Amino acid sequence: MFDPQHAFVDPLLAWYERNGRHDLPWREPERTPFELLLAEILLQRTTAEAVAGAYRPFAARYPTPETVAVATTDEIRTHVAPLGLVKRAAYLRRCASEILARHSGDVPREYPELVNLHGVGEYTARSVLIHVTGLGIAAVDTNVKRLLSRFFDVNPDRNRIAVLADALTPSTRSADFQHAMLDFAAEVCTAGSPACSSCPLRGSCESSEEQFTPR
DNA sequence: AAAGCGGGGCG
DNA sequence: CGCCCAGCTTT
Repeated sequence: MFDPQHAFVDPLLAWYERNGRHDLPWREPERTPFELLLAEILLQRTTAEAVAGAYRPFAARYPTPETVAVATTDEIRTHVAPLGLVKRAAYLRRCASEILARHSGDVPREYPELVNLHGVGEYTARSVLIHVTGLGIAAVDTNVKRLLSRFFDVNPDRNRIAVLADALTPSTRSADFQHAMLDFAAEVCTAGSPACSSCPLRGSCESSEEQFTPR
């Protein structure tokens, strides 16, 4: 009977402190909730590397809901186009308008109101809560789903993974833990050919072929 | 429940 | 060339 805290959470956080992507611009602590929400929408089905290259000018051009709402969709589209999923330009504009109309220009701090914003689904709403309010929950994206389903050898059912991820999350370090899962899955437990042979969680991973290797 | 969106990176 | 990426809206 193994302890997931000792086998997974602690070593993952240790890996993250040394190897995490601590330079991603939207992780800067002075980022506003709206700047964070912008990043989350740009990151949907888009590599962090790609967003990292476009984020600073984007956030500087659209620092508030007002600046997005008064911009034309075409102008926003020129910024989103290099990232793909260009419909997000319209999502962003409508989302900003909704924040102005419903929430006086402030990003809401409650899940039901967040998830009702255009372009904001369960993942994005949870991520905003984690970063803005420090709520001790997890947000399940493609990385978290892959990492947890492999390590714990469970069916990658979204709801199952969500329950597991929430249970694993350290209540006072949810943002660090979220970043740790994302970075680890993107750099070690990758989709195509994971680096199992050099994985620091190898010994406890239920998907590892070497877990029973003697000596 | 399934389709559609999308450019860019990588093997 | 095919697969994948901090998902979500629409049908």
